[in-house]
Amino acid sequence: MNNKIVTAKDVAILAGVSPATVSRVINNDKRISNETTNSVRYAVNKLGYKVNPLARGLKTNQSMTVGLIAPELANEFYMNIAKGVERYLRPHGYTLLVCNTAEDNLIEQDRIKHLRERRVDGVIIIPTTGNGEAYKSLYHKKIPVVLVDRKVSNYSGDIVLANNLSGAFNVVSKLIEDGYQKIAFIGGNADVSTASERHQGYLKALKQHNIKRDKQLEVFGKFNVQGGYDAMQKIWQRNALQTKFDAIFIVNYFMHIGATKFLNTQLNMSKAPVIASFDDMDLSPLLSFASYTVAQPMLQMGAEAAKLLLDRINNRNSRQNKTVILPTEIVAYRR
Amino acid sequence: MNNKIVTAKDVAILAGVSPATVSRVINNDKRISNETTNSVRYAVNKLGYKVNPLARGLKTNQSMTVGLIAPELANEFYMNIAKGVERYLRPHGYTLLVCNTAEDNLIEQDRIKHLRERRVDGVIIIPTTGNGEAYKSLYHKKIPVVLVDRKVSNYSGDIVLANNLSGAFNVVSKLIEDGYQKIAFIGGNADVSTASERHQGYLKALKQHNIKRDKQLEVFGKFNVQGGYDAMQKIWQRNALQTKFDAIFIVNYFMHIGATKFLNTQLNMSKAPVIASFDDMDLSPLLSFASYTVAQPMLQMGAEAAKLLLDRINNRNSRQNKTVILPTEIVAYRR
DNA sequence: ATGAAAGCGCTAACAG
DNA sequence: CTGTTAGCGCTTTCAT
Repeated sequence: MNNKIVTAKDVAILAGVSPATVSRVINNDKRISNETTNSVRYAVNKLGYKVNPLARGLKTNQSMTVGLIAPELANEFYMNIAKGVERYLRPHGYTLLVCNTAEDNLIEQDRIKHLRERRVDGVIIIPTTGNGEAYKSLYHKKIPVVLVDRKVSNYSGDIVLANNLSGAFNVVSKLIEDGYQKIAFIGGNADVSTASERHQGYLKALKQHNIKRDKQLEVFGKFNVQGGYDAMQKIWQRNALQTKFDAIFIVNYFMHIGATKFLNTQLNMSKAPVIASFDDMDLSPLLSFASYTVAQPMLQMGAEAAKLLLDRINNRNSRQNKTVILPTEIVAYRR
Repeated sequence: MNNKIVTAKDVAILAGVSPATVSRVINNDKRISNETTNSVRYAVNKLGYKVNPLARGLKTNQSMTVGLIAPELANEFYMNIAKGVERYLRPHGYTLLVCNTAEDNLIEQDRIKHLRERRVDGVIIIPTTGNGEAYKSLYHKKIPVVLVDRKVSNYSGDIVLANNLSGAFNVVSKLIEDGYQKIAFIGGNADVSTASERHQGYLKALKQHNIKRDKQLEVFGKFNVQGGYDAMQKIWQRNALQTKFDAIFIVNYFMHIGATKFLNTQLNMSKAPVIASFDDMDLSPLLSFASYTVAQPMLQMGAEAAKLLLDRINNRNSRQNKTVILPTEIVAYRR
């Protein structure tokens, strides 16, 4: 078998046409006769010709790549979003470049720069922190951007979110309807939009059901496993013997895991509290005290973001910025 | 601010040199005078010039991209490997293109083709299934390949593995030393090298400790959560009242989860069995019956694969194929 | 409907 | 040490 790289020129020679015509056939130019189209197609197959995307990109100023910036690769939640992105992009011919920010602002900055220099056609960002300034360099280069999952300040472009407020409201309401009156709250940094919206949902549910807010029952921590562990411990110590609460709403999966880890260390629990949390993962049913979870449409969030991005890339949408808010769903676990 | 794309030519004009010299400075050509180097550097900064990787790639036949093919994006284990890959590659200037095969052979084939056409400089594959034939098209195009995690038949190139045999042997031995004599086994398809090696480790440990193998206690299922659930159920039914085993070794994390899910449905357990399994994840400590896990060095596996790949890309190593086998570690959980 | 020619931005001989 | 030239493989006017 021949190992040399086949170019449009080679195809042209075999088909007895010019390279320009080969290009036209490849790109489905309408005004090429059936006859030549066929002979070019034949030559393309015979030679196994593939367009060189670097040459094409150089000429057309399109790399047919899209960058995805995620706070963490080894994270089920983000990677489900990534999966949704990939699944939508692929059939459109785009390839995904993934970057890990390790939840670090500076690294996020660096990765944006990197993708810009790589000439990606667009970027999907799962923001690491709270400031949209960082994304302006992309706008400036006319590289479309879509955010997913979190809002950030100083950003007004396209964005895809889950309905955090109503998700939290609904699940806390469920707890209340089930008879729980003393519901603790484990939340995250208020700078993170998802954390603060879920907190608001919690408060709204209490209010609507005429339950007085008790700040002793609210703790805020880091958005990860350790944060959940620490927060749970804090509540536990504050409300000795856990007589002051009978249920807990936790703002995300990882904190839920951490909280469960802590509770598992308390062998002398008189009566175990019930837990509701955001995110419904494969493992949620194994979390000992889980009663309800709020399922976010992770794949759909990714796909929707990819769709908005391609619309921008192809100027297919209005100048107007779009915000897509996707509904959540409550999943019940028997206790 | 100027929005036009800055080229080497622009820099050359500002610095009063030729584009070739600009290129030389960018690429650290040794024989350029300090004087011109400085003025070029100055112009580069002033103009904010960045090399266009498409043009460079077209010229040099290097895209500075590496493809990663994984059976599943939303999978903690694979994504930890991916993270290791990314972490190693990035400082070397390479960008990672990720592809999801959805555990499907045909999709894997397609992705390989896609990456080949994208002119990636190399490919790291976490194999979906068992046949290395699929990777030969890459060899044929002189695109280096490194496998991670699993062996496949008909493949003899570079590969990075965990020591599955010794990991399984060690952890099963631990169980035996702890006094367990009737150890069940939940495994996977023997086509998958990791599954079969871990099975062998299990058998070897039994043998070494003079425990007779009982095939009634061995079940093989799919390598995922559902597979673990089904397998556990099957063992449970076969060995009614679970008098016939007091411990279980499970070949991976996901099956461990599934098995735990099943056991959680059995409220009438007289005495809970103890479980040891491969993979130590964030959630492992929450799996109710976990006693030991075998931790694989996931990040290191990824990094090592990336290293082998770059060595190949730069012809830095011998013609000889390399197999790297990384040790595992046993993690104990108190019951 | 098709070909000729130019050029995207870069690097690599080849000169000097 | 540096400039000139050519060309990577493709698309795209401009002709015809």
